[in-house]
Amino acid sequence: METTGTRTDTCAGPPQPDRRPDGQDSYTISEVAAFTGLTAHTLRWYERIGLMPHIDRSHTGQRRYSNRDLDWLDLVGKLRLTGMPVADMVRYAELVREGDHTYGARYELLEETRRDVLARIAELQDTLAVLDRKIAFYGDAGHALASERPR
Amino acid sequence: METTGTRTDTCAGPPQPDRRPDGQDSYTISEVAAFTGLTAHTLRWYERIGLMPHIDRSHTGQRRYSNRDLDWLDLVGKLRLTGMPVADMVRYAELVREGDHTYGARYELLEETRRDVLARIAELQDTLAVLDRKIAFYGDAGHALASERPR
DNA sequence: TATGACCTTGGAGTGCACTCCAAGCAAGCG
DNA sequence: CGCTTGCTTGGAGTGCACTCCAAGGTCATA
Repeated sequence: METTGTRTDTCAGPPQPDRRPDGQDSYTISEVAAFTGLTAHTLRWYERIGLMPHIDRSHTGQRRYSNRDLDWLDLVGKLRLTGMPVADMVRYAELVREGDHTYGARYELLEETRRDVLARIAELQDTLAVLDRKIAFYGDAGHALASERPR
Repeated sequence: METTGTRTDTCAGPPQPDRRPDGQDSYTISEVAAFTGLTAHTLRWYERIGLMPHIDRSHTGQRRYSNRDLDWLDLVGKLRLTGMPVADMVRYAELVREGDHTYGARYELLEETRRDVLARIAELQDTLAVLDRKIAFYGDAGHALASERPR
């Protein structure tokens, strides 16, 4: 239903070192779901919203994911847990699809994301400090005199 | 409209060192919104769902937040950006309201949260490594040979 | 005292990221 | 052949965390 688009080969950015299970380069949607922890629903949804490249199909129209698709999903998974909105990831995917002239924009986006991640790590370390202080209080002195806000 | 509930005094857990702006211990909802970055809508919503203690009211029924309420909101803010669901924070608030016999449960909850935070920091550092590799690629070699997945 | 900014309420609406559904096709097996 | 399992689609539904609205009361200031 869709002729396979332009295939700029070699693997994504830094050549992902770990090739996925078994030999072939062709996985069903449920295999991919098992590998990634996403549901098949979510994988199809990612495709609909433009977060995925055009996925190969079998002669009967079923999706056949490649190792490179899995690499992409790896990246998406990583970006997802930085809190990056799906819309931004779609934007990045679009830049990749648009070709080499978007290198600058992609670099920018990655740099910005990097800054976000650093900031989030700092926030979490801050929170960790607060938790540690609270936990220390509950551990000893707290039992006698600590009090919190509710009621 | 609400007689002020039991007031276990002294400040929350570890005595928060920084007293908030100006002298008094009484802030309007919009002042609190300004301090915390939350909207007044959100502050009222937090109250409705049981995430806040019973807030003092002026003689005409307007909310008057205390420094201790601000301390609580500080904690809530920190927990919020660990990704803790609001429902869990409500649970914690309930434990505090229920009194001293919930110390164990509170301690548990904080410990678990601490573990989550550590895990999330680790994930983010992992993601950071991926981003750094990708950025390095875009910085130099990438310009010639990198390729991603979409299309 | 009147104007405008601020506060109150219950309930409805929004945006995000899924998550599921119904109807239907295709492949493998006893 | 019939059955089960797995895949397909568009579209509708869900849960979370807000976010806003309408209608009305309050407060400071010119």
